[in-house]
Amino acid sequence: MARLRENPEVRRAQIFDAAILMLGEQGFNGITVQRLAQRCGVSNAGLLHYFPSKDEILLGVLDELERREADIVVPLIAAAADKASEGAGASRGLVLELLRSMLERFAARPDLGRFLVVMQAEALHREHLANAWFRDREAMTIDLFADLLATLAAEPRRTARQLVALLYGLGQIWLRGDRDFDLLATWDSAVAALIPERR
Amino acid sequence: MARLRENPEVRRAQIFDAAILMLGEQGFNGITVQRLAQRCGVSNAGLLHYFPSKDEILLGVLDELERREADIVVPLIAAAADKASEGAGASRGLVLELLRSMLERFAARPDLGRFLVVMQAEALHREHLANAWFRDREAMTIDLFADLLATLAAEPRRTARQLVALLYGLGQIWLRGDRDFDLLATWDSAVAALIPERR
DNA sequence: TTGATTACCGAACATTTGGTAGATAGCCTT
DNA sequence: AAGGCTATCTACCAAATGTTCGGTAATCAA
Repeated sequence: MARLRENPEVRRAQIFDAAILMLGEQGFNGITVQRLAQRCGVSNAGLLHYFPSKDEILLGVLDELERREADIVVPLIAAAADKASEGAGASRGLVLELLRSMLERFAARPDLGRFLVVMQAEALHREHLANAWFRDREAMTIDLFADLLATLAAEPRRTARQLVALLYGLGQIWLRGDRDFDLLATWDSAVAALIPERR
Repeated sequence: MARLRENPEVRRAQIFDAAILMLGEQGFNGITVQRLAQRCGVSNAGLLHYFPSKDEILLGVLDELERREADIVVPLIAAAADKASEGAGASRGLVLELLRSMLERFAARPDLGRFLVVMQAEALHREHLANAWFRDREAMTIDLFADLLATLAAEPRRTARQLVALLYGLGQIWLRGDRDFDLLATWDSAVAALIPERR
């Protein structure tokens, strides 16, 4: 075989992308180390050079994802908090804006969204490899939303759960239906309905 | 091995139940014909006597599910339609009631709910065995909801999608979190917020 | 230039997988 | 009681799977 030696970081990123794509299409047990390797133009053993086992591929992807997400979401929230401190607490408009930007991130990367949707469902089982990861992630998201809604909703945790549920569900419907409706508009209108206007 | 000859319909039902349970836990590619057979107290070949292949197991389960669902949902809607005809069109209260009863069905069978959530996500890919089934089911659900909302919402299809999304998402969060919140109450409050009151 | 490091390969392995073939035994009809 | 039907078994198979091993060549530091 033609032996092409790639920059390790480039190859790692390539594997990361391919794994997200294929895992989103076929699920964890649906993919094969071999097929993933093929898509990366690398042999079976070549792939295992980067991740010691198939399990570690998934865990590695989640790990990397977490890192990248932190880099994006944290500043987003910080910016919102900044604006908020100008006024008094998080205003309704500000929260709506923040929520919208989260969905925009989803809409911008359908492959990533599909990966999350599929793996999240597969990881429902307590003994799934990634159960803890998605559990923690979900708990943090609900906590975050509840905090944002502290002064805006009578029952912040309940409303937070409703918003997260809507996020999951709309994303999935949007993906299944070939994105044949306006995701952002549907989201905005639901969010506006779920977060009562101050009066 | 002890050869226990079971009534075919009983065995079929047993396989159906076991398949729903295991598919919900481990996904389609996560289960094995052998393990499913074991749980049914039958040999590998014994199971294949009922379904000619692994694929047919899933398709058979979906088929059976559809049949049972029709037997439940259709009368439910018919009853609502009956009540509606007494007044003028579907009233808001009636629709809320109908939606609630759908979620009650979900809550009553967590194993079935998990099966649907997991398979639905795995079937997102166009080439998945069950893609068409879930596509059709989703389209029908959205159509049904939109019809119910025809006179209640300014944009019935949009609101319908929001409700379906909420149904998916809340179900999943509820299952992942060990059902540690009041699903029905959370659903009711969201539905009430999403379907505007007539004025 | 040299030597060490490491990205990557081919081949092999044990195990698991979905599926088949033929035998056998429990049930129903007659 | 006899005979057919079929639910179920044991045994088997070819293919696929995750992982390991020893090697090879590209890159980099000295």
